[in-house]
Amino acid sequence: MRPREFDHDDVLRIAFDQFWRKGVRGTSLSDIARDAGVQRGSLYNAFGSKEALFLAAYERYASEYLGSLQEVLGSGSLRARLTAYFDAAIKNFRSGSPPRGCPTTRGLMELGAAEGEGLDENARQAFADLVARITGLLKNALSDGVKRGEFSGDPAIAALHIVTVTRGLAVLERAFGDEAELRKIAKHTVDLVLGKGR
Amino acid sequence: MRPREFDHDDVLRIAFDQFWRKGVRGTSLSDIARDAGVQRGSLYNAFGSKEALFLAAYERYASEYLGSLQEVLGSGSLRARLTAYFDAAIKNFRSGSPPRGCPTTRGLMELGAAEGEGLDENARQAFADLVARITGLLKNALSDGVKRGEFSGDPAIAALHIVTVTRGLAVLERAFGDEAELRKIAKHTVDLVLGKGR
DNA sequence: AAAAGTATTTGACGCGGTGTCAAGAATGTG
DNA sequence: CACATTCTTGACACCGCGTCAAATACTTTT
Repeated sequence: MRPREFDHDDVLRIAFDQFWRKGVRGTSLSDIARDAGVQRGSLYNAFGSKEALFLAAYERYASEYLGSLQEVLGSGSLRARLTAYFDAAIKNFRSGSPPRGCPTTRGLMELGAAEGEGLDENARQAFADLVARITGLLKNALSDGVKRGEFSGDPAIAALHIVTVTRGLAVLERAFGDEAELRKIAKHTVDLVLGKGR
Repeated sequence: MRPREFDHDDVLRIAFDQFWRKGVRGTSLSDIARDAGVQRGSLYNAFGSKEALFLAAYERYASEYLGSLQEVLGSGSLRARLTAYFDAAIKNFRSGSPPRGCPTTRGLMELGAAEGEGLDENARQAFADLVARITGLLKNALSDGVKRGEFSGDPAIAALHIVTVTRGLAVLERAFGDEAELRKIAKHTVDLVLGKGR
């Protein structure tokens, strides 16, 4: 059989960068094809559809991002872990120029915009899955904190609260683009969760 | 001059409903024209562009929504106000069937997807403006709370925190669609802000 | 080594969405 | 009654998505 003339992973990286910068709907396969030096039809042949290509590219990103969060949430005092977590998240939102925002949050809010297929549902699950995994990591860190006496409270609801604030930060980033304010809110949240002043 | 054959406000309402349900990009002017019993060209004549139509429709929604929040945040104990605020927000996200999510949050995350014009910037400002006004209402309520001894802390940062959580709830709504969980997070946030347990 | 088989590439097509334009239609005004 | 003004209507160019058949390049079989 005829060999492929492009690298599968290169295309995924290039595609995700475009999706990240311009949104899924805002990115055309022509854009990706041009950037990757590939014919548009070849992308359909290799991936099947725009959504399938996005999903493959997103999975790549998700596992990488989750890995980096796992690292920062895995060692140090609870306060240090949570601070590093928010730092990593904000850094992620503010990466690129102009900043690209949070791919997961942006993807989630783009759902239901596509009315046709059930592909939407696959994407929703992929996004929800990453959010759930991040919540799990936070819960683990908080549970460790309970054991060490750094935190008293329900790790499950606290993790949910933190992940909610994180999504909110991703939204505020789009609205105001003020990184200092994002950090202020993040610090306040850590203080609140850890019970500063008690 | 020839009189217009449709009602300006009717079209705005119909258009916003579509934008809300399917997103700005996911809604075509043909859809709106069909629904409103108007020719597509007439919409361009009356509003100029899809973005301008959206902005006009959004302003309508924004002032209405802001008014309802102003009401619930204006009377009662601080706890009652914040609880009612979250109730109103969640009810808003979950309105329609299927639920349509938060228009502001969805709109914000759709930005930058349109790469062409500076219209994006107008929309961003409209969204950011509503978020800022809501933050102002929250700050007022919290300041009242300080006066009455119901709250001790910085109203500004607390308001920012609450508005961030609210945006986060809008995102989680898309991810999980679990209203009970949203309410749980909202209640936890109120408890945290008001210093339950202290 | 030649032929058959297989997967990829390429270019053309249909469909639908955006935005523009000129021509037609309906009113107010002199 | 004619005129100007505004709205409406339908046609057009352009672009994005997804599909298809034909051409191409490599592997396997004989």
